[in-house]
Amino acid sequence: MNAPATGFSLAHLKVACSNCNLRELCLPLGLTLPDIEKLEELVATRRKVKRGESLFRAGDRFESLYAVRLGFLKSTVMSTDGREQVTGFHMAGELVGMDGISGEQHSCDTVALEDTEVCVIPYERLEDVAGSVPVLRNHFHKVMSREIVREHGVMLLLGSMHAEERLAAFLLNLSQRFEARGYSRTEFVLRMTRAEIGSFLGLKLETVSRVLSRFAQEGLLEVNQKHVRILNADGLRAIVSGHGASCESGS
Amino acid sequence: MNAPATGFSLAHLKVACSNCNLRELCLPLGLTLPDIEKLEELVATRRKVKRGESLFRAGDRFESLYAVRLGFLKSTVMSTDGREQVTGFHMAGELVGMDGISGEQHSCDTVALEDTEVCVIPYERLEDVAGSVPVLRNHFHKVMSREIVREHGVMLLLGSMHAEERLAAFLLNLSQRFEARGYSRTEFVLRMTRAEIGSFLGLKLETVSRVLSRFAQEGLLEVNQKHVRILNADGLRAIVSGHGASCESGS
DNA sequence: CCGGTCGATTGATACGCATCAACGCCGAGG
DNA sequence: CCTCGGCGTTGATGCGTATCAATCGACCGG
Repeated sequence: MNAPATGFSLAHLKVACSNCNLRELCLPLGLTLPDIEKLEELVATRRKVKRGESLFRAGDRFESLYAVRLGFLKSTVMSTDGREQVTGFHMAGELVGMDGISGEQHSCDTVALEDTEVCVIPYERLEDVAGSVPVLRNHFHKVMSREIVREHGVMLLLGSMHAEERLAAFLLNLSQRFEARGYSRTEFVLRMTRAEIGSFLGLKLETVSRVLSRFAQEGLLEVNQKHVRILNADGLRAIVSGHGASCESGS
Repeated sequence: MNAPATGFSLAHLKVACSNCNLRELCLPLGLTLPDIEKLEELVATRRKVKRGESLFRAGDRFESLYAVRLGFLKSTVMSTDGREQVTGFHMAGELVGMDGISGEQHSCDTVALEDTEVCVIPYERLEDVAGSVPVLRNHFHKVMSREIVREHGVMLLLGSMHAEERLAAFLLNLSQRFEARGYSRTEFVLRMTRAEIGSFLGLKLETVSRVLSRFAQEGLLEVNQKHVRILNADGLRAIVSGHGASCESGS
Protein backbone atom coordinates (compact mmCIF):
# COMPACT_ATOMS: atom_id res chain seq x y z
CA MET A 1 0.00 0.00 0.00
CA ASN A 2 2.91 2.37 0.49
CA ALA A 3 6.64 2.75 -0.12
CA PRO A 4 7.46 2.72 -3.82
CA ALA A 5 10.02 0.14 -4.83
CA THR A 6 12.41 0.58 -1.94
CA GLY A 7 14.53 -2.52 -1.72
CA PHE A 8 13.02 -4.85 -4.27
CA SER A 9 14.85 -7.86 -5.57
CA LEU A 10 13.54 -7.31 -9.04
CA ALA A 11 16.69 -5.66 -10.29
CA HIS A 12 17.44 -8.64 -12.53
CA LEU A 13 14.50 -7.82 -14.78
CA LYS A 14 15.43 -6.24 -18.04
CA VAL A 15 12.07 -4.77 -18.91
CA ALA A 16 10.12 -1.72 -18.02
CA CYS A 17 7.54 -2.85 -15.49
CA SER A 18 10.17 -3.81 -12.97
CA ASN A 19 11.48 -0.37 -12.23
CA CYS A 20 8.15 1.33 -12.78
CA ASN A 21 5.99 2.36 -9.89
CA LEU A 22 2.96 0.65 -11.30
CA ARG A 23 2.20 -1.23 -8.17
CA GLU A 24 -1.53 -1.07 -8.86
CA LEU A 25 -1.72 -3.56 -11.67
CA CYS A 26 1.79 -4.73 -12.34
CA LEU A 27 3.18 -5.60 -8.95
CA PRO A 28 0.94 -8.11 -7.25
CA LEU A 29 4.10 -8.98 -5.30
CA GLY A 30 3.57 -12.68 -5.73
CA LEU A 31 4.57 -13.13 -9.33
CA THR A 32 6.95 -15.83 -10.38
CA LEU A 33 9.40 -15.10 -13.14
CA PRO A 34 7.43 -16.84 -15.91
CA ASP A 35 4.39 -14.93 -14.76
CA ILE A 36 6.24 -11.70 -15.03
CA GLU A 37 7.22 -12.56 -18.55
CA LYS A 38 3.59 -12.99 -19.48
CA LEU A 39 2.90 -9.71 -17.84
CA GLU A 40 5.57 -8.03 -19.89
CA GLU A 41 3.89 -9.20 -23.06
CA LEU A 42 0.78 -7.49 -21.88
CA VAL A 43 2.07 -4.00 -22.04
CA ALA A 44 2.13 -3.65 -25.76
CA THR A 45 3.09 -0.06 -26.19
CA ARG A 46 3.46 3.27 -24.56
CA ARG A 47 1.50 6.29 -25.49
CA LYS A 48 2.12 9.93 -24.78
CA VAL A 49 -0.75 12.32 -24.31
CA LYS A 50 -0.05 16.01 -24.32
CA ARG A 51 -1.71 18.35 -21.88
CA GLY A 52 -5.23 19.04 -23.03
CA GLU A 53 -5.43 16.05 -25.32
CA SER A 54 -7.67 13.12 -24.58
CA LEU A 55 -6.59 9.56 -23.95
CA PHE A 56 -10.02 8.42 -25.02
CA ARG A 57 -13.48 9.88 -25.38
CA ALA A 58 -16.96 8.68 -24.57
CA GLY A 59 -18.14 6.66 -27.52
CA ASP A 60 -14.67 5.52 -28.54
CA ARG A 61 -14.43 1.83 -29.16
CA PHE A 62 -13.01 0.14 -26.08
CA GLU A 63 -9.82 -1.73 -26.75
CA SER A 64 -7.37 -1.14 -23.95
CA LEU A 65 -6.86 -0.22 -20.39
CA TYR A 66 -4.18 2.28 -19.57
CA ALA A 67 -1.72 2.36 -16.71
CA VAL A 68 -0.51 5.86 -15.99
CA ARG A 69 3.26 6.00 -16.00
CA LEU A 70 3.60 9.68 -15.35
CA GLY A 71 1.41 12.71 -15.64
CA PHE A 72 -2.05 13.60 -14.51
CA LEU A 73 -5.49 13.08 -16.02
CA LYS A 74 -9.13 13.70 -15.33
CA SER A 75 -12.15 11.64 -16.30
CA THR A 76 -15.50 13.23 -17.01
CA VAL A 77 -18.97 12.00 -17.83
CA MET A 78 -21.50 14.09 -19.63
CA SER A 79 -25.26 13.86 -19.47
CA THR A 80 -27.43 14.05 -22.55
CA ASP A 81 -28.26 17.66 -21.84
CA GLY A 82 -24.64 18.73 -21.61
CA ARG A 83 -23.91 18.73 -17.92
CA GLU A 84 -20.39 17.61 -17.20
CA GLN A 85 -19.13 15.87 -14.09
CA VAL A 86 -15.52 15.08 -13.27
CA THR A 87 -15.54 11.54 -11.93
CA GLY A 88 -11.92 11.31 -10.96
CA PHE A 89 -8.34 12.46 -11.24
CA HIS A 90 -5.66 9.96 -12.09
CA MET A 91 -1.96 9.93 -11.35
CA ALA A 92 1.02 7.68 -11.87
CA GLY A 93 0.40 4.06 -11.03
CA GLU A 94 -3.34 4.17 -11.50
CA LEU A 95 -5.35 2.21 -14.01
CA VAL A 96 -7.88 3.99 -16.21
CA GLY A 97 -10.37 2.91 -18.80
CA MET A 98 -12.27 0.29 -16.82
CA ASP A 99 -15.53 2.03 -17.64
CA GLY A 100 -15.18 0.66 -21.17
CA ILE A 101 -15.24 -3.02 -20.29
CA SER A 102 -18.98 -3.24 -19.74
CA GLY A 103 -19.98 -1.99 -23.16
CA GLU A 104 -18.21 -2.03 -26.44
CA GLN A 105 -17.15 1.53 -25.88
CA HIS A 106 -15.94 4.02 -23.34
CA SER A 107 -18.52 5.93 -21.37
CA CYS A 108 -16.37 8.79 -20.18
CA ASP A 109 -13.75 11.17 -21.50
CA THR A 110 -10.26 10.96 -20.06
CA VAL A 111 -8.05 13.97 -20.69
CA ALA A 112 -4.48 14.76 -19.73
CA LEU A 113 -4.12 17.75 -17.41
CA GLU A 114 -0.39 17.72 -17.98
CA ASP A 115 1.84 15.90 -20.41
CA THR A 116 1.25 12.28 -19.64
CA GLU A 117 2.56 8.88 -20.57
CA VAL A 118 0.61 5.65 -20.25
CA CYS A 119 1.20 1.98 -20.83
CA VAL A 120 -1.35 0.57 -23.24
CA ILE A 121 -2.79 -2.74 -22.08
CA PRO A 122 -4.83 -4.36 -24.84
CA TYR A 123 -7.86 -5.71 -23.07
CA GLU A 124 -8.17 -8.96 -24.98
CA ARG A 125 -4.66 -9.81 -24.04
CA LEU A 126 -5.33 -8.94 -20.43
CA GLU A 127 -8.30 -11.31 -20.46
CA ASP A 128 -6.08 -14.09 -21.73
CA VAL A 129 -3.32 -13.52 -19.23
CA ALA A 130 -5.90 -13.24 -16.47
CA GLY A 131 -6.95 -16.75 -17.40
CA SER A 132 -3.55 -18.25 -16.93
CA VAL A 133 -2.08 -16.19 -14.10
CA PRO A 134 -4.33 -16.46 -11.04
CA VAL A 135 -2.45 -13.96 -8.95
CA LEU A 136 -2.73 -11.36 -11.67
CA ARG A 137 -6.38 -12.11 -12.24
CA ASN A 138 -7.05 -11.68 -8.57
CA HIS A 139 -5.09 -8.48 -8.50
CA PHE A 140 -7.04 -7.09 -11.41
CA HIS A 141 -10.29 -7.84 -9.62
CA LYS A 142 -9.01 -6.03 -6.60
CA VAL A 143 -8.18 -2.98 -8.67
CA MET A 144 -11.70 -2.88 -10.08
CA SER A 145 -13.18 -3.41 -6.65
CA ARG A 146 -11.04 -0.63 -5.24
CA GLU A 147 -12.44 1.68 -7.87
CA ILE A 148 -15.95 0.76 -6.76
CA VAL A 149 -15.05 1.46 -3.15
CA ARG A 150 -13.43 4.75 -4.09
CA GLU A 151 -16.60 5.80 -5.82
CA HIS A 152 -18.61 4.88 -2.75
CA GLY A 153 -16.46 7.37 -0.91
CA VAL A 154 -17.15 10.03 -3.50
CA MET A 155 -20.86 9.36 -3.21
CA LEU A 156 -20.62 9.85 0.54
CA LEU A 157 -18.80 13.09 -0.05
CA LEU A 158 -21.25 14.37 -2.64
CA GLY A 159 -24.29 13.18 -0.79
CA SER A 160 -23.65 14.28 2.73
CA MET A 161 -20.79 16.75 3.07
CA HIS A 162 -20.64 20.52 3.08
CA ALA A 163 -18.35 22.55 0.88
CA GLU A 164 -15.60 22.88 3.50
CA GLU A 165 -15.70 19.20 4.30
CA ARG A 166 -15.52 18.25 0.64
CA LEU A 167 -12.53 20.47 -0.01
CA ALA A 168 -10.73 19.27 3.08
CA ALA A 169 -11.34 15.65 2.14
CA PHE A 170 -10.19 16.34 -1.39
CA LEU A 171 -6.94 17.98 -0.31
CA LEU A 172 -6.18 15.22 2.18
CA ASN A 173 -6.80 12.63 -0.49
CA LEU A 174 -4.45 14.33 -2.90
CA SER A 175 -1.89 14.75 -0.15
CA GLN A 176 -1.97 11.08 0.68
CA ARG A 177 -1.67 10.03 -2.94
CA PHE A 178 1.28 12.32 -3.53
CA GLU A 179 2.96 10.98 -0.45
CA ALA A 180 2.43 7.38 -1.56
CA ARG A 181 4.31 8.29 -4.73
CA GLY A 182 7.26 9.75 -2.92
CA TYR A 183 6.30 13.40 -3.22
CA SER A 184 5.69 15.82 -0.43
CA ARG A 185 2.40 15.37 1.34
CA THR A 186 2.34 18.96 2.48
CA GLU A 187 3.29 20.84 -0.61
CA PHE A 188 2.05 20.19 -4.12
CA VAL A 189 0.67 21.67 -7.27
CA LEU A 190 -2.95 21.34 -8.24
CA ARG A 191 -2.93 20.24 -11.84
CA MET A 192 -6.59 21.04 -12.32
CA THR A 193 -8.50 24.31 -12.38
CA ARG A 194 -10.91 25.50 -9.73
CA ALA A 195 -13.75 24.68 -12.07
CA GLU A 196 -12.54 21.09 -12.39
CA ILE A 197 -12.18 20.71 -8.65
CA GLY A 198 -15.66 22.17 -8.32
CA SER A 199 -17.10 19.79 -10.85
CA PHE A 200 -15.59 16.83 -9.07
CA LEU A 201 -16.84 18.01 -5.68
CA GLY A 202 -20.25 19.17 -6.82
CA LEU A 203 -19.44 22.83 -6.18
CA LYS A 204 -19.04 25.96 -8.27
CA LEU A 205 -15.59 27.32 -8.91
CA GLU A 206 -16.29 30.44 -6.85
CA THR A 207 -17.13 28.30 -3.85
CA VAL A 208 -13.92 26.34 -4.27
CA SER A 209 -11.96 29.56 -4.40
CA ARG A 210 -13.72 31.01 -1.38
CA VAL A 211 -13.26 27.93 0.75
CA LEU A 212 -9.58 27.73 -0.13
CA SER A 213 -9.20 31.37 0.86
CA ARG A 214 -10.99 30.68 4.13
CA PHE A 215 -8.72 27.74 4.87
CA ALA A 216 -5.72 29.96 4.18
CA GLN A 217 -7.11 32.67 6.42
CA GLU A 218 -7.55 30.14 9.23
CA GLY A 219 -3.96 29.07 8.87
CA LEU A 220 -4.78 25.58 7.66
CA LEU A 221 -2.85 26.03 4.43
CA GLU A 222 -1.18 28.44 2.07
CA VAL A 223 -2.56 28.85 -1.43
CA ASN A 224 -0.92 30.54 -4.33
CA GLN A 225 -2.80 29.90 -7.50
CA LYS A 226 -2.21 26.23 -8.18
CA HIS A 227 0.40 25.81 -5.49
CA VAL A 228 -0.79 24.51 -2.13
CA ARG A 229 1.03 23.99 1.13
CA ILE A 230 -0.80 22.21 3.91
CA LEU A 231 0.06 23.70 7.28
CA ASN A 232 -2.37 21.88 9.52
CA ALA A 233 -3.43 18.49 8.24
CA ASP A 234 -5.11 17.62 11.52
CA GLY A 235 -7.19 20.72 11.19
CA LEU A 236 -8.35 19.53 7.80
CA ARG A 237 -9.08 16.10 9.18
CA ALA A 238 -11.15 17.67 11.94
CA ILE A 239 -13.15 19.53 9.34
CA VAL A 240 -13.83 16.33 7.42
CA SER A 241 -15.07 14.70 10.61
CA GLY A 242 -17.90 17.09 11.19
CA HIS A 243 -16.36 20.51 11.49
CA GLY A 244 -13.52 20.86 13.88
CA ALA A 245 -14.75 18.52 16.60
CA SER A 246 -16.46 21.52 18.13
CA CYS A 247 -20.00 20.81 16.97
CA GLU A 248 -19.99 17.41 18.61
CA SER A 249 -22.37 18.10 21.46
CA GLY A 250 -25.06 19.23 19.05
CA SER A 251 -27.00 16.08 18.35
CA MET B 1 -30.40 -6.17 -21.40
CA ASN B 2 -34.12 -6.91 -21.37
CA ALA B 3 -36.69 -9.71 -21.66
CA PRO B 4 -36.34 -12.26 -18.88
CA ALA B 5 -35.91 -15.82 -20.15
CA THR B 6 -38.61 -15.80 -22.77
CA GLY B 7 -37.86 -18.56 -25.20
CA PHE B 8 -34.55 -19.95 -24.05
CA SER B 9 -33.28 -23.33 -25.05
CA LEU B 10 -31.95 -23.97 -21.59
CA ALA B 11 -34.90 -26.04 -20.53
CA HIS B 12 -32.81 -29.18 -20.44
CA LEU B 13 -30.90 -27.97 -17.42
CA LYS B 14 -31.90 -29.55 -14.19
CA VAL B 15 -30.48 -27.02 -11.82
CA ALA B 16 -31.48 -23.69 -10.44
CA CYS B 17 -29.56 -21.12 -12.44
CA SER B 18 -31.28 -22.11 -15.64
CA ASN B 19 -34.75 -20.94 -14.79
CA CYS B 20 -33.57 -18.08 -12.63
CA ASN B 21 -33.51 -14.54 -13.92
CA LEU B 22 -29.93 -14.05 -12.93
CA ARG B 23 -28.86 -12.76 -16.30
CA GLU B 24 -26.29 -10.46 -14.76
CA LEU B 25 -23.74 -13.04 -13.73
CA CYS B 26 -25.14 -16.39 -14.64
CA LEU B 27 -26.29 -16.00 -18.21
CA PRO B 28 -23.39 -14.85 -20.34
CA LEU B 29 -25.41 -16.42 -23.17
CA GLY B 30 -22.38 -18.12 -24.61
CA LEU B 31 -21.83 -20.91 -22.16
CA THR B 32 -21.31 -24.45 -23.30
CA LEU B 33 -22.81 -27.23 -21.25
CA PRO B 34 -19.62 -28.20 -19.41
CA ASP B 35 -19.17 -24.53 -18.61
CA ILE B 36 -22.62 -24.37 -17.15
CA GLU B 37 -21.83 -27.31 -14.97
CA LYS B 38 -18.86 -25.48 -13.54
CA LEU B 39 -21.07 -22.53 -12.99
CA GLU B 40 -23.56 -24.61 -11.11
CA GLU B 41 -20.86 -25.69 -8.72
CA LEU B 42 -20.24 -22.07 -8.03
CA VAL B 43 -23.49 -21.33 -6.38
CA ALA B 44 -22.90 -23.15 -3.17
CA THR B 45 -25.96 -22.28 -1.20
CA ARG B 46 -28.92 -20.03 -0.89
CA ARG B 47 -29.50 -17.65 1.91
CA LYS B 48 -32.61 -15.92 3.08
CA VAL B 49 -32.45 -12.50 4.64
CA LYS B 50 -35.48 -11.17 6.41
CA ARG B 51 -36.57 -7.60 6.03
CA GLY B 52 -34.41 -5.40 8.21
CA GLU B 53 -31.63 -7.94 8.56
CA SER B 54 -28.26 -7.45 6.97
CA LEU B 55 -26.66 -9.63 4.33
CA PHE B 56 -23.27 -8.37 5.44
CA ARG B 57 -21.87 -5.43 7.33
CA ALA B 58 -18.88 -3.18 6.89
CA GLY B 59 -15.96 -4.89 8.54
CA ASP B 60 -17.27 -8.41 7.95
CA ARG B 61 -14.71 -10.70 6.46
CA PHE B 62 -15.23 -10.94 2.72
CA GLU B 63 -15.93 -14.43 1.52
CA SER B 64 -18.67 -14.38 -1.04
CA LEU B 65 -20.52 -12.40 -3.62
CA TYR B 66 -24.28 -12.60 -3.63
CA ALA B 67 -26.70 -12.78 -6.52
CA VAL B 68 -30.12 -11.51 -5.58
CA ARG B 69 -32.77 -14.08 -6.42
CA LEU B 70 -35.70 -12.14 -5.13
CA GLY B 71 -36.27 -9.29 -2.77
CA PHE B 72 -34.82 -5.85 -2.37
CA LEU B 73 -31.77 -4.51 -0.58
CA LYS B 74 -29.89 -1.32 0.06
CA SER B 75 -26.18 -0.74 0.52
CA THR B 76 -24.85 2.00 2.76
CA VAL B 77 -21.46 3.37 3.62
CA MET B 78 -20.75 5.21 6.81
CA SER B 79 -18.08 7.80 7.46
CA THR B 80 -15.99 7.77 10.61
CA ASP B 81 -18.11 10.51 12.12
CA GLY B 82 -21.35 8.64 11.60
CA ARG B 83 -22.74 10.08 8.38
CA GLU B 84 -24.55 7.46 6.36
CA GLN B 85 -24.95 7.33 2.62
CA VAL B 86 -27.04 4.88 0.66
CA THR B 87 -24.87 3.85 -2.27
CA GLY B 88 -27.41 1.73 -4.07
CA PHE B 89 -30.57 -0.33 -4.11
CA HIS B 90 -30.44 -3.87 -5.38
CA MET B 91 -33.09 -6.06 -6.89
CA ALA B 92 -33.43 -9.53 -8.38
CA GLY B 93 -30.70 -10.44 -10.81
CA GLU B 94 -28.10 -8.05 -9.45
CA LEU B 95 -24.79 -8.94 -7.93
CA VAL B 96 -23.77 -7.46 -4.59
CA GLY B 97 -20.69 -7.59 -2.43
CA MET B 98 -18.08 -6.55 -4.96
CA ASP B 99 -16.86 -3.85 -2.59
CA GLY B 100 -15.32 -6.57 -0.50
CA ILE B 101 -12.92 -7.91 -3.11
CA SER B 102 -10.37 -5.15 -2.78
CA GLY B 103 -9.72 -5.61 0.92
CA GLU B 104 -10.13 -8.58 3.17
CA GLN B 105 -13.46 -7.24 4.28
CA HIS B 106 -16.63 -5.54 3.21
CA SER B 107 -16.68 -1.78 3.23
CA CYS B 108 -20.42 -1.25 3.24
CA ASP B 109 -23.52 -2.58 4.91
CA THR B 110 -26.10 -4.34 2.80
CA VAL B 111 -29.52 -4.73 4.33
CA ALA B 112 -32.73 -6.31 3.09
CA LEU B 113 -35.62 -3.88 2.66
CA GLU B 114 -37.97 -6.78 2.21
CA ASP B 115 -37.64 -10.51 2.70
CA THR B 116 -34.90 -11.49 0.32
CA GLU B 117 -33.19 -14.55 -1.03
CA VAL B 118 -29.71 -14.62 -2.48
CA CYS B 119 -27.40 -17.15 -4.06
CA VAL B 120 -24.12 -17.33 -2.21
CA ILE B 121 -21.11 -17.37 -4.52
CA PRO B 122 -17.93 -18.18 -2.62
CA TYR B 123 -15.37 -15.84 -4.03
CA GLU B 124 -12.43 -18.21 -4.08
CA ARG B 125 -14.42 -20.60 -6.15
CA LEU B 126 -15.45 -17.82 -8.51
CA GLU B 127 -11.78 -16.93 -8.97
CA ASP B 128 -11.04 -20.51 -9.92
CA VAL B 129 -13.90 -20.83 -12.35
CA ALA B 130 -13.03 -17.46 -13.84
CA GLY B 131 -9.63 -18.93 -14.63
CA SER B 132 -11.00 -21.80 -16.64
CA VAL B 133 -14.11 -20.34 -18.24
CA PRO B 134 -13.14 -17.31 -20.34
CA VAL B 135 -16.67 -16.29 -21.19
CA LEU B 136 -17.65 -16.23 -17.56
CA ARG B 137 -14.51 -14.36 -16.59
CA ASN B 138 -15.25 -11.77 -19.20
CA HIS B 139 -18.83 -11.52 -18.07
CA PHE B 140 -17.77 -11.00 -14.49
CA HIS B 141 -15.50 -8.18 -15.56
CA LYS B 142 -18.37 -6.59 -17.40
CA VAL B 143 -20.53 -6.75 -14.32
CA MET B 144 -17.88 -4.99 -12.26
CA SER B 145 -17.36 -2.43 -14.99
CA ARG B 146 -21.07 -1.81 -15.22
CA GLU B 147 -21.09 -1.07 -11.52
CA ILE B 148 -18.35 1.49 -12.04
CA VAL B 149 -20.32 3.09 -14.86
CA ARG B 150 -23.47 3.10 -12.76
CA GLU B 151 -21.63 4.93 -10.01
CA HIS B 152 -20.40 7.48 -12.53
CA GLY B 153 -24.03 8.17 -13.25
CA VAL B 154 -24.77 8.61 -9.57
CA MET B 155 -21.86 11.01 -9.27
CA LEU B 156 -23.29 13.03 -12.12
CA LEU B 157 -26.63 13.07 -10.39
CA LEU B 158 -25.23 14.04 -7.01
CA GLY B 159 -22.80 16.55 -8.39
CA SER B 160 -24.86 18.47 -10.85
CA MET B 161 -28.58 17.91 -10.54
CA HIS B 162 -31.31 19.68 -8.62
CA ALA B 163 -33.73 17.94 -6.31
CA GLU B 164 -36.44 17.56 -8.93
CA GLU B 165 -34.02 16.23 -11.49
CA ARG B 166 -32.59 13.73 -9.02
CA LEU B 167 -36.00 12.41 -8.08
CA ALA B 168 -37.15 12.18 -11.67
CA ALA B 169 -34.00 10.32 -12.65
CA PHE B 170 -34.39 8.02 -9.69
CA LEU B 171 -37.98 7.15 -10.50
CA LEU B 172 -37.19 6.55 -14.16
CA ASN B 173 -34.31 4.30 -13.18
CA LEU B 174 -36.52 2.26 -10.90
CA SER B 175 -39.20 2.13 -13.55
CA GLN B 176 -36.80 0.80 -16.11
CA ARG B 177 -35.40 -1.82 -13.79
CA PHE B 178 -38.85 -3.04 -12.84
CA GLU B 179 -39.81 -3.25 -16.47
CA ALA B 180 -36.67 -5.24 -17.30
CA ARG B 181 -37.81 -7.76 -14.70
CA GLY B 182 -41.24 -8.14 -16.14
CA TYR B 183 -43.07 -5.83 -13.76
CA SER B 184 -45.01 -2.74 -14.62
CA ARG B 185 -42.89 0.23 -15.50
CA THR B 186 -45.63 2.66 -14.55
CA GLU B 187 -46.86 1.31 -11.26
CA PHE B 188 -44.72 0.02 -8.45
CA VAL B 189 -44.05 0.05 -4.75
CA LEU B 190 -41.13 1.89 -3.26
CA ARG B 191 -39.52 -0.55 -0.91
CA MET B 192 -37.47 2.11 0.82
CA THR B 193 -38.45 5.02 3.05
CA ARG B 194 -38.27 8.68 2.08
CA ALA B 195 -35.20 9.01 4.26
CA GLU B 196 -33.44 6.24 2.35
CA ILE B 197 -34.34 7.77 -0.99
CA GLY B 198 -33.07 11.07 0.34
CA SER B 199 -29.82 9.56 1.54
CA PHE B 200 -29.22 7.99 -1.84
CA LEU B 201 -30.02 11.21 -3.68
CA GLY B 202 -28.23 13.57 -1.31
CA LEU B 203 -31.47 15.14 -0.12
CA LYS B 204 -33.42 15.30 3.11
CA LEU B 205 -36.55 13.26 3.52
CA GLU B 206 -38.74 16.36 3.63
CA THR B 207 -37.42 17.45 0.27
CA VAL B 208 -38.13 14.04 -1.21
CA SER B 209 -41.67 14.20 0.11
CA ARG B 210 -42.20 17.73 -1.16
CA VAL B 211 -40.90 17.01 -4.63
CA LEU B 212 -43.04 13.89 -4.92
CA SER B 213 -46.06 15.95 -3.95
CA ARG B 214 -45.13 18.56 -6.51
CA PHE B 215 -44.81 15.92 -9.22
CA ALA B 216 -48.22 14.58 -8.26
CA GLN B 217 -49.71 18.07 -8.32
CA GLU B 218 -48.32 18.59 -11.81
CA GLY B 219 -49.93 15.38 -12.96
CA LEU B 220 -46.66 13.59 -13.57
CA LEU B 221 -47.51 10.77 -11.20
CA GLU B 222 -49.74 9.56 -8.43
CA VAL B 223 -48.26 8.92 -5.03
CA ASN B 224 -49.86 7.09 -2.19
CA GLN B 225 -47.39 6.42 0.56
CA LYS B 226 -45.06 3.83 -0.95
CA HIS B 227 -47.18 3.21 -4.00
CA VAL B 228 -46.24 5.14 -7.12
CA ARG B 229 -47.92 5.33 -10.52
CA ILE B 230 -46.12 7.18 -13.26
CA LEU B 231 -48.55 9.10 -15.45
CA ASN B 232 -46.16 11.06 -17.63
CA ALA B 233 -42.78 9.44 -18.10
CA ASP B 234 -41.82 11.88 -20.82
CA GLY B 235 -42.50 14.71 -18.43
CA LEU B 236 -40.07 13.13 -15.99
CA ARG B 237 -37.52 12.67 -18.73
CA ALA B 238 -37.89 16.31 -19.66
CA ILE B 239 -37.19 17.27 -16.06
CA VAL B 240 -34.04 15.15 -15.99
CA SER B 241 -32.84 16.86 -19.14
CA GLY B 242 -32.71 20.31 -17.68
CA HIS B 243 -36.21 21.11 -16.53
CA GLY B 244 -38.92 20.52 -19.04
CA ALA B 245 -37.14 21.71 -22.18
CA SER B 246 -38.51 25.15 -21.40
CA CYS B 247 -35.36 26.68 -19.97
CA GLU B 248 -33.38 25.89 -23.07
CA SER B 249 -32.98 29.39 -24.42
CA GLY B 250 -31.47 30.58 -21.16
CA SER B 251 -27.77 29.94 -21.61
C1' DC C 1 6.74 46.07 -23.92
C1' DC C 2 1.98 45.53 -24.41
C1' DG C 3 -2.77 43.78 -25.24
C1' DG C 4 -5.40 39.71 -24.91
C1' DT C 5 -6.98 35.66 -22.72
C1' DC C 6 -7.74 32.53 -19.18
C1' DG C 7 -7.99 31.45 -14.46
C1' DA C 8 -8.62 33.05 -9.76
C1' DT C 9 -10.39 36.08 -6.29
C1' DT C 10 -13.83 38.71 -3.99
C1' DG C 11 -18.29 41.02 -3.21
C1' DA C 12 -23.53 41.53 -3.43
C1' DT C 13 -27.57 39.20 -3.93
C1' DA C 14 -30.86 35.39 -4.90
C1' DC C 15 -32.58 30.97 -4.39
C1' DG C 16 -32.84 26.15 -3.25
C1' DC C 17 -32.77 23.09 0.13
C1' DA C 18 -32.12 22.12 5.16
C1' DT C 19 -33.94 22.71 9.44
C1' DC C 20 -37.37 22.96 12.96
C1' DA C 21 -41.90 21.98 14.08
C1' DA C 22 -46.62 20.45 13.94
C1' DC C 23 -49.80 17.38 12.32
C1' DG C 24 -51.90 13.32 9.86
C1' DC C 25 -51.98 8.61 8.43
C1' DC C 26 -51.52 3.81 9.00
C1' DG C 27 -50.40 -0.57 10.97
C1' DA C 28 -49.32 -3.22 15.26
C1' DG C 29 -50.47 -4.60 19.72
C1' DG C 30 -52.94 -4.45 24.03
C1' DC D 1 -61.82 -0.48 20.27
C1' DC D 2 -58.15 2.62 21.44
C1' DT D 3 -53.27 3.71 21.82
C1' DC D 4 -48.88 4.06 20.32
C1' DG D 5 -44.91 4.54 17.23
C1' DG D 6 -43.05 4.91 12.74
C1' DC D 7 -43.45 7.14 8.48
C1' DG D 8 -45.10 10.77 5.62
C1' DT D 9 -46.79 15.41 4.71
C1' DT D 10 -46.81 20.29 5.02
C1' DG D 11 -45.57 24.97 6.67
C1' DA D 12 -42.31 28.77 8.35
C1' DT D 13 -37.80 30.18 8.55
C1' DG D 14 -32.70 30.30 8.02
C1' DC D 15 -28.44 28.93 6.08
C1' DG D 16 -25.29 27.59 2.45
C1' DT D 17 -24.18 27.76 -1.92
C1' DA D 18 -25.22 29.44 -6.66
C1' DT D 19 -25.38 33.27 -9.45
C1' DC D 20 -24.03 37.64 -11.35
C1' DA D 21 -20.53 40.86 -11.73
C1' DA D 22 -16.22 43.32 -11.25
C1' DT D 23 -11.35 43.11 -10.65
C1' DC D 24 -6.89 41.19 -10.55
C1' DG D 25 -2.97 38.42 -11.70
C1' DA D 26 -0.43 35.18 -14.67
C1' DC D 27 0.82 33.73 -18.98
C1' DC D 28 1.27 34.03 -24.14
C1' DG D 29 1.99 35.88 -28.58
C1' DG D 30 2.68 39.90 -31.17
